[in-house]
Amino acid sequence: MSEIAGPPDAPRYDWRAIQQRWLPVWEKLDPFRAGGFGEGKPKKYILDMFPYPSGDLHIGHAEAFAIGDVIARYWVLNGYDVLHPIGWDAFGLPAENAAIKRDEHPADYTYANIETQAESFKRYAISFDWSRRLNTCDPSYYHWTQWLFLRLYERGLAYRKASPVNWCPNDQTVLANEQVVGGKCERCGAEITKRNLTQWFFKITDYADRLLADMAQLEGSWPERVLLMQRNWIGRSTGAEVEFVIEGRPEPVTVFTTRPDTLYGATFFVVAADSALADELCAPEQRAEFDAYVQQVRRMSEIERQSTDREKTGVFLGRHAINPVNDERIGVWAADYVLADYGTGAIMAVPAHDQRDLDFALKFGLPVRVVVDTGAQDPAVTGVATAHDGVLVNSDAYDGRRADETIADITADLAARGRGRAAVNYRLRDWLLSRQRFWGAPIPIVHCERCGEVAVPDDQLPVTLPDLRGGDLAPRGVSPLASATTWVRVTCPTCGGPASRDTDTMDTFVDSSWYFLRFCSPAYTEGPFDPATVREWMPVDQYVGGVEHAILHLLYSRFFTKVLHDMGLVDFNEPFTAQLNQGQVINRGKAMSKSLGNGVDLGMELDAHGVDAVRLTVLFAGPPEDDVDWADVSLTGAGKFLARVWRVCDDVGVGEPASRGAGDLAVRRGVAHLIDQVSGLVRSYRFNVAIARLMELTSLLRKAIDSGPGAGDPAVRAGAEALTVLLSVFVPYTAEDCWALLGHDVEGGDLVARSTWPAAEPELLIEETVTCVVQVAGKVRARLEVPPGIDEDTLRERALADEAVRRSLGGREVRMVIVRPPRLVNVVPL
RNA sequence: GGGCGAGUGGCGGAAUGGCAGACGCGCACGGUUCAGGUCCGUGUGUCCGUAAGGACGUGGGGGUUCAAGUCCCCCCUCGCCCACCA
Repeated sequence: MSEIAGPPDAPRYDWRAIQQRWLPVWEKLDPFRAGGFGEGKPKKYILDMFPYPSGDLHIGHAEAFAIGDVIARYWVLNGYDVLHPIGWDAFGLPAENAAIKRDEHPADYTYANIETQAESFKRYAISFDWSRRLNTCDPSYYHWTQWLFLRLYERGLAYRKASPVNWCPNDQTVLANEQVVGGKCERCGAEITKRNLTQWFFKITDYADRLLADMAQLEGSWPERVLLMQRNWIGRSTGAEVEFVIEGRPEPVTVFTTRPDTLYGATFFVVAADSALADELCAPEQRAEFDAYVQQVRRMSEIERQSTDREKTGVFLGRHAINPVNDERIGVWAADYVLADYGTGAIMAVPAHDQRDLDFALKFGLPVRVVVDTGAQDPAVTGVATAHDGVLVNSDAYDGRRADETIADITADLAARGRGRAAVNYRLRDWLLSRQRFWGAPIPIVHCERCGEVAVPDDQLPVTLPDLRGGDLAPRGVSPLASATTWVRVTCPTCGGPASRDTDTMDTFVDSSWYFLRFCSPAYTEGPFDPATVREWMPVDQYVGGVEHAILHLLYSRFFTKVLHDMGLVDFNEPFTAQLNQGQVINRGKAMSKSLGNGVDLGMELDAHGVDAVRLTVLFAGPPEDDVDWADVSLTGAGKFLARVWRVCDDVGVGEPASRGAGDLAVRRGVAHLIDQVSGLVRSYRFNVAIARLMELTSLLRKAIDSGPGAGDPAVRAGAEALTVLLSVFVPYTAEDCWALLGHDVEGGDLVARSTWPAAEPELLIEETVTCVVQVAGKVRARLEVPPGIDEDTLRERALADEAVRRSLGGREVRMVIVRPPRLVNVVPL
């Protein structure tokens, strides 16, 4: 006890010195090479979503990569051959915008940031295999992005079509549906408008069913909400396609409906105002009104268009359709509440049973006919459409039947008459992948006057970017590549005649849809990846990243994987076996942002508190999925704990290697229990609780040293060794230094990072006695120390004999006794 | 408007239906120290009580159960996702 304060020159925990000491040693020993540490080990592929190189790492990276690092290090210590790679998602708009501003090449900005981030990752002690770095903007990478594009093109999965697309007037580019958030550009926040342009698409809709069905194998290992978001995004609905004859048009027009049972209630017909069909169907006398309406719709931004409480607008087209079930003539209207790119762009309107149709009918004085009697009041009067189950009325032969039970029969009747069929529709649209931007992979297609679209032959890949910089890249409505005239002009690979390159580049989500495969063999030159290494490592065992990619990136990667599967290039059909979404790091309840001025600088935190304190803080703050509020955490608290651990190891110091089965029994038992718990907690990613247990282990050892068997006890040494290894997954610097304090030759290669995860001695996990709680009427009134194997009758007797229990019963008769040996007895009085 | 999830001390958070609040932060007190910090120790849900002890307690209300933070129903609040998808 007298040594607690220690002499004034006692060694102190100095994280700065520790970081300086071990970082170079790790760099030299390069301890995380996948495949580099013995043959025949089982394999694990742990992948963090790769970063975008804008500036240095921020505090969000600190949390995400700390989580991935714990998992990777855990498997290394458990004898696995672990692939834990790092690369950069290096194409994209910010680099291009920076290049315009600074009058330089986007590559300058990009590669400088990549180096900065790489250095930060090293300082942050992430256990990457540094030999596998890749950047999606390297020609050696986008060579194969282009190659994959061509394979999709060959299979008819990449195609060009004119369509109304999302246009960002600020970035002067088109965007995928997925990049439009609330009617605004996901990147710059500008309001999106629609433009009719010829664009490249991937036919992801061909895979809608499989993308949906294969989620069954992800159940339980992907976050439920991510699966749900994907399901909703794919948006499968079942119903029927119904053909409506339009007077004066030879071909009927097909509509999709989920409610064929309400066909008798269709009182008008609506086509999307901005569709070619509307233009075609418009009668001459309505032309002027229609054109004015379309103009008005086109001018509207997505924001206005999507506002929910907007009044319905539309225009009568002067034509009529024939309802196939009752040959009724119904008016054909154009309206913007019908979407051109969902279903067939045309609907049958059943105002009595669809709120949108009812709003429209009431606005334009169109008839409302109830065909499902739900007992509710007339929708035409209440203004509330009834869509619930009920009995059909006004429906000829179907009258009196429950509506939902007639769906199949009505569909079958239509099919028998060649007027319809059962059908499935998806909310999912094809993936618009072309961008009118410079800093991306050029689309490897040549446009020839004679031959049309011609794929660039494989042996001419990669199609590298021309050397444009600064002002060359300023947005002007067409791709900057178009201004590189000598680059654009080529000879046609097929006929040798004059041709021009496609000047669009690919969405950066194309780059990131296959990078996890490239990591298996990043230097491979015969294809995008070496199939043999992919067989070894893929699929990814644990993917870690932000929930902001729950739809886009994950859906696209799943799609690419399925296409590659169909091409016979991979033998699995889901790329990520398990997925973990870390929470955000926020400050004072809000996401960090420049405008709020609540940003926290990671570099400054690392300088002030050290790498380990930051890592420990983000991991201890709560469950990995939860947000961490920087205002609620204590970096000094983390630092104090690390110093405490370090002093324990310093006190134990160098000594004989701990031998199993020696030393103080109580310490051995306590250590064994905590090893056992921490192992389970780390495996189930409950890092905050695991760290809490390690704090208990540290206190246990502190007490053992100060007032127990002392620092020299073999059980205390074994405990300190175990503590160090367990902690090393969370705080690698401190653990490495503790390992050295305990006498390991770290410089000589005996790294804690490559030691062995401790095992709890099973015999020590069996308790001598356990505490049994005795309740009277559900309230705890006594505790008994009992043998763990105590039988029910003995336990009941002992409980009923207990003085406190009898006092609490106060002479009342016992109605029943619930006995759950060895932990609980509940005595229930009358 | 639809869907999903969450509400536990002053705070972050623990708790296979079986001792609510582990662990930490903060705070208070004591020791160490010239002092501050560090470090060591003790205490810390609320209320009543000097104490022993007792009562209450996981957003609100009901239910199932010997036993509910945990399961079921209703309500309130907050968060996230989608949003005219026929």
